Amino acid sequence: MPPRPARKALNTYHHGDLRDALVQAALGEVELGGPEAISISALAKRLGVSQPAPYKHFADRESLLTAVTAEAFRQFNAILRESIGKPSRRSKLSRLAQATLDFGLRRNGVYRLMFASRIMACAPKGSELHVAAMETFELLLESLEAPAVGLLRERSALQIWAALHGVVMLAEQGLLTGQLANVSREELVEDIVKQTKVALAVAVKAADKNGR
Amino acid sequence: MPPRPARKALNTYHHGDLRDALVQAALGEVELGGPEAISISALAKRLGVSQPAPYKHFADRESLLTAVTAEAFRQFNAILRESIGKPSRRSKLSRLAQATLDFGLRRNGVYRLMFASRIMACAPKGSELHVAAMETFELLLESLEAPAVGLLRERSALQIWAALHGVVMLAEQGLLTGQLANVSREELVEDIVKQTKVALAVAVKAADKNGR
DNA sequence: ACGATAATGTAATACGGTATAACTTGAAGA
DNA sequence: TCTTCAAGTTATACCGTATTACATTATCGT
Repeated sequence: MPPRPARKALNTYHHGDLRDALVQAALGEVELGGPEAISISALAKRLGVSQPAPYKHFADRESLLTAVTAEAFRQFNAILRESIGKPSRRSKLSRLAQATLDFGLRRNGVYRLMFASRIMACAPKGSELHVAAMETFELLLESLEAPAVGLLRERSALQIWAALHGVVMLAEQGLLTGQLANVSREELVEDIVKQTKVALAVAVKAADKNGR
Repeated sequence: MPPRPARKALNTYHHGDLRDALVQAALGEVELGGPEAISISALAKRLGVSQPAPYKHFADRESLLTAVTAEAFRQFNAILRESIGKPSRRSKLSRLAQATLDFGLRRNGVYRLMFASRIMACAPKGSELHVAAMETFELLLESLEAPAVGLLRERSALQIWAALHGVVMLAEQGLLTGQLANVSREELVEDIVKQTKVALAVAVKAADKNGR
């Protein structure tokens, strides 16, 4: 295999850019089988390198998963940014919520890696991963076109965020049964959005009154 | 081949009751290290049996995890039942919500097994596991001391349920930063409960008007 | 009571994935 | 050029899963 042109950037020797190729390939695996599906040796075989080669770029499996998760967050952020960017008759918040639901169900393996594995819990505060995750929250705040500021705004964001995750998880696990099975997930999410907006408006009004 | 139905008397063969002992020991492991921490061979060693012994009771690791998850749901249900049973000045819903938060943070490994692994997604509808999980939802419905019935009731339950899960996940993953870090989790959960109650009351009123 | 039988456990082993050590290759710079 | 070091290779140790074949003991039919 002829060595590709070396880039000024790091890590472009024999394979070309094994590090990045590993992350991308791993994302593909996770998409299908969830976080457990990532296997160093399987990835190495798939990329045509020897089994220990990946260890030149990642200390261990955990380390690879962390990088993959960070990349997943960046992709997710791009999707969210686009969803709240394009003009629509719906509110930014509603679009972001629907995009999250869509991502959570369609790319559920990746979603689980991001929000339901212990990877995140281990990420130190300034890390690549933590930064990417915080940016997601920033996007949510941005989409909350509400008069509220500061803590009130953050609390509202948290609530809608939490509720969204919950719907994705419950839907994926088949716990939407009974009469709920007949309601579309989009509708459920729209409920959540509406409820959050109403509650926020009420809270803002109350805060205003108290404020003066 | 199929997991033996319980005998009349206590199972006291060679080990005593290896099947149950495995489930209990596994729960302990999960509590510390999450679902990934379960290792058949480690459990066997810990219980003083040979490594392949567990395979007499569970076809594979997956099968053990499923049984452990079901047991976790039963324990969780018992906790919830107690929390909404005991008299208190707080509402049943509020108590159930706080109990859920407490469980989710204190026994986070078990919590992740129950709500964030792919185990649940694989559980067929009539299975031991699915039944136990549905019972959890029933308890939630019961705690929703609201006038609503049918779909409206279920939708409200879903929303508070989802929001609760979300708070647990976000808290565990260190995403409660900024000003939110200064708000107690109990307070955040109380917000959610309040918001749900208000929204439900509004919806019921609207439904009543439309109904007549 | 007793022997058949199935449930339960053990020993031996194959297999696959993680990780490390020691060696090879080739690009870059003194 | 030749030294160096990042990146990749082969070989190997180790651990966990799972299966097969064999041993043991409780339970049940007669």
